[in-house]
Amino acid sequence: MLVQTLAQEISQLEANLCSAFADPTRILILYSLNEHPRNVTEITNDLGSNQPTISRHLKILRDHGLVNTARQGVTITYSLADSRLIQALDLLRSVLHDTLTSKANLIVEIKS
Amino acid sequence: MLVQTLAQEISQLEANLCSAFADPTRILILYSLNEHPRNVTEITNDLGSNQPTISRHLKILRDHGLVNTARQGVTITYSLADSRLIQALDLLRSVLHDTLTSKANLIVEIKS
DNA sequence: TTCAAATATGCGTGCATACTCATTTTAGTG
DNA sequence: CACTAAAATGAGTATGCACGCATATTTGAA
Repeated sequence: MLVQTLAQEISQLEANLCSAFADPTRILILYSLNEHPRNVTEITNDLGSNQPTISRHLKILRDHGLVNTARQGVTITYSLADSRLIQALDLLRSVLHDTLTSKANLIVEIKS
Repeated sequence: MLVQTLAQEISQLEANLCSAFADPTRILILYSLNEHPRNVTEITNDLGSNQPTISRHLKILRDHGLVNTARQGVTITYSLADSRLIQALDLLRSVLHDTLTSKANLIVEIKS
């Protein structure tokens, strides 16, 4: 049926978007850009990684429309495309926090 | 430095969590469970997939703590562990919507 | 046009994951 | 215990992704 196929396509797009988040370096980049826009060299130094790696991750974020670019001469400044991305990441982070907390409490209960 | 390492560990956990979302079948499962809890057979029929595939995806969701299980005799009912997961997915879906809309408008502009 | 800095990309390798098919485990029932 | 339905897992295969290294492209300036 059409609706079924539509739902599948939407979830496919959504999964694609999520796969852009499925890398710790890219998450750090997004949080870094949430503070303020940065160029590639600044991001590289900020994360302590090497330039080609950062450039590739930026390309992935760009292809997914998660970041915007602005060229100034020879440097390219990247910025966060949408603050809701950080909202979503913060939501997941809070879920993560609660999960870890409850696990920690379980350990305490088992020991007592 | 310690803070740097801590941020990296958190983003690693967050990326792990996001990789659980990076599959269209798992997203469909989560939205399906958001309606109401279901057992494996029901999910399989609902998504029109085959049982081993669904079972594997459920294991991944389980390992990430995104779903809870309750055994009733021979069937196991799965339920959504935290509604914030759907909140986060809905946020991403709205970002996706806006991205596609602006792309569509670009096409209109180019044609005129 | 030659050089230098900033950014992007080609290539090879290793690792993780998803799928299909068959089989196994688990739990309830006669 | 034998049988059946539900759910999970093992094996093999294919695909995609991330990284490191080297190199290419782009832009501005001398």
